[in-house]
Amino acid sequence: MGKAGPKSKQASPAAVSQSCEEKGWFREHGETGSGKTTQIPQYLYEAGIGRQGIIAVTQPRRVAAISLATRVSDEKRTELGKLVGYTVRFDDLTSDETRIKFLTDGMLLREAIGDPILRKYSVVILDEAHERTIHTDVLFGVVKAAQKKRKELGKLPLKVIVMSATMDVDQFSQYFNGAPVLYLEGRQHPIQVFYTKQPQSDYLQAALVSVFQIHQEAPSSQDILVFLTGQEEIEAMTKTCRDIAKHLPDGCPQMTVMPLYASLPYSQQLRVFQAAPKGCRKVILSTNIAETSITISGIKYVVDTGMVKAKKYNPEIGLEVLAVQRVSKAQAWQRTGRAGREDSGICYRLYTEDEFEKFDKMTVPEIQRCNLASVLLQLLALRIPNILTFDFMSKPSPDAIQAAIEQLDLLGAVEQKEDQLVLTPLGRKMAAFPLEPKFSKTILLSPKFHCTEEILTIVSLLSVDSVLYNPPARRDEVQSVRKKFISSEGDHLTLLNVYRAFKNVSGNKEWCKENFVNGRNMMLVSDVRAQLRDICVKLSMPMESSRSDTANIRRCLAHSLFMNAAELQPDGTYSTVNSHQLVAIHPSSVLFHCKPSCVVYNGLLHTNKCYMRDLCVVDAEWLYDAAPDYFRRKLRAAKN
DNA sequence: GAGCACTGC
Repeated sequence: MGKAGPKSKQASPAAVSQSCEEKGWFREHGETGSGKTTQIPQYLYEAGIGRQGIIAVTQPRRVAAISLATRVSDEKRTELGKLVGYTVRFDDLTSDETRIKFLTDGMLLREAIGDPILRKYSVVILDEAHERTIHTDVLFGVVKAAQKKRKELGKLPLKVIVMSATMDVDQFSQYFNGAPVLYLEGRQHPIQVFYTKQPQSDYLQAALVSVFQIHQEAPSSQDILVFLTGQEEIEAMTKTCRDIAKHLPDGCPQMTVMPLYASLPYSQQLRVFQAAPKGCRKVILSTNIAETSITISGIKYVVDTGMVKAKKYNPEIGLEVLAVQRVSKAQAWQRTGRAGREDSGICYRLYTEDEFEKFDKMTVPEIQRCNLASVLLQLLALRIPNILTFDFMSKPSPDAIQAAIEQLDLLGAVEQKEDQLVLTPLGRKMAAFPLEPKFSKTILLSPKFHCTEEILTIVSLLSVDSVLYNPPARRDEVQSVRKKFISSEGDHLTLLNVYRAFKNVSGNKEWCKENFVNGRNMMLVSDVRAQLRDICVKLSMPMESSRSDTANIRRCLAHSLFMNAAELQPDGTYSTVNSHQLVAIHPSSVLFHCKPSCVVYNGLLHTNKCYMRDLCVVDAEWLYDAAPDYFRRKLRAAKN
C-alpha cells in the first residue's frame, strides 16, 4: 500500500475496520422477498374483487411496473396485456380484459385528472409507499377523496391498500381513519452491521481504506458496493482505486472497479451486472441509484458513507439547493439491505453508532422538498374544492404552497372566483401537458410567435435527461466537437441545433458516438415530442415553424420565463430581476464564458454557488412587454 | 471563474 500512488498520507488500511464494532445481526423490516406485490393482487382477483372493477397496483418506477406485470401474467399463465397488464408513459399494454393493472404512480395520478373518483377501479394498491414519492403522496389524498365521494354517490366502495417496507405504518393507518395493519414476514438474509468507533472526518478516505481492507481479507468472489454522493466524487474515487489496485502486493486478488450513476451511459451501467472474472473482485462505486433503482446480485459487502446528495427547496426565493447531507436511518437500512439479497452479508457504516442514532428517522417526503407548482396545477385540475385545506398526509409548508400559487398566478393559470382558487381556461390547458407549468405555458404561447414546432422540440429536450454526454476524461475532445452546434443565443437554441443535426442523420448511432450525443435520451426526446404534439393537435393549436428565425423563439421564451430573468451588473456579476439575488452562469451552459447583458433561465440551482441553468439571451424590452404589470410592481418595490 | 442525487407524467 505504501507505494500505492498519490495518496502517500494514507492511513493504514486496517484503521477503519479495526475500529469497527460489530453490532449484532440484523433482520430487515420484513419486506424483500415476501412476494406481497405479486401475490396480493392475485389473491384479490381470485376472491372475485376483480370482477367489479380493475385492481390497480402503483409503482414509483416504470421498469418495476413492467417487470411485475410480466411476472404476474406468467404466474397466471396468460398473455401479458390480457388479464394482467401495465400502463406507463409511452407504453400501454392493457385491454378490455385487463383486471390486474400495474402502473406508475404518476400515471394513475394523470388518469385521475380525467376521472377523479377512479370509477374503473375496485382496488388501488399503493406499493412502495415508504418511498413517499410526490406522486404517491398526492395519490393518498386523491384515493381518500375518491373513497368519500363514491360513498356519497352510493357507488361501489373503493378499497385502498398501502404497502410499505418499513415499520412506520402508524401514520398510514392514522391517515386512513385507523385502517387495519398486517405484517408480512420477509426472507432477507442476516446482515452483520459494523460502525466505526470514531467519527470519520473524511468519508472518502474512510471508504477507500475500507474497500482495500475488505479486499485483502475476503475471498475474491465477494463483491463490494460503496455508496457515495455524486458523479465527480465517484469518478475520482474510481481512478484512485484503480491506481492503487495496479500496485497491490503479490497474492492479493485482482480488482475491477466500476462507477455507477444515473447519467452514466446505459452500456456502461450494464457492466455492473457482469460477473467479474474468476479471482477478481468487483467493486461498485455508486450513488443512491443502487439503493432502489438498480439491484445488483452477489453483493456481500456494503460500505455506507452515510452521505447523500439531495435536493431541498427554498420557497422564499424559489431556489433549489442540492447539498451533500446525512442519510436518514431508513435510507441507511435500505443501503444495508443491499448486502443480503442472496446470502448473508456484511455492512460497514463509516460513522459511529451515536452518529447513527442522531440521523433522522425517515427521509423527508419529496412533497416537502419540491417546488409545488406542478402538484397544485394537477390538484386544481382534479377540481379539489380547496387546495389550501387539501388533506396531505405530510403537509407542505404554507410558504411552499403560497410560492406555488404565486408562480401559477404569474403564468396566468389561476384566478380567484368566489373566494376559491380555480384554474383559468389557460390553466386547464396547461394541466393537459405532462410538463412543469412554465414549459406548458411556453408551448401554449408559441403560436403567437409562430414557432410551435421549435418550441415543442426545445421543451422536449429540456424535459428529459441531458442529451449531451460529457465524459470528464475527454473534455477537450467534447468541446471541439460540440463547437458546431453552439449558438451564441444560448442553450435552448444550441439544443435545437443538436436535435436538428440528429434528425438530419436519422439518429445514426455512429454519429451520436462521434458527437457525444446520448442516443437513448435523444430517442426519448422524440417520444416526448410526439406526445406533446398530439396534445397540441387535440387543443387545436396551429402548428407553425419559425424556420431560421431564432428571434421569435427567444421572444417566446422571454414571454414565458420573464420571472426567471437576470441582468449583467457593472461589476460583471448577474442579478435576478425578481429578487436581486446574486447568480452566476452554470459551467454547463454554452454562455459560461460570455457576458450577455440580459438572459432568461429555466431555473436556479444552489451548489457551491447560485447557478442559472439553461439560458437564453433576450432583449430587456421583450421582458417588459411580456409582463408590464409585473415589472412595474418590481420597479415600485425597488424604489421603496 | 469551473459543475449536476434520484424518479415520473
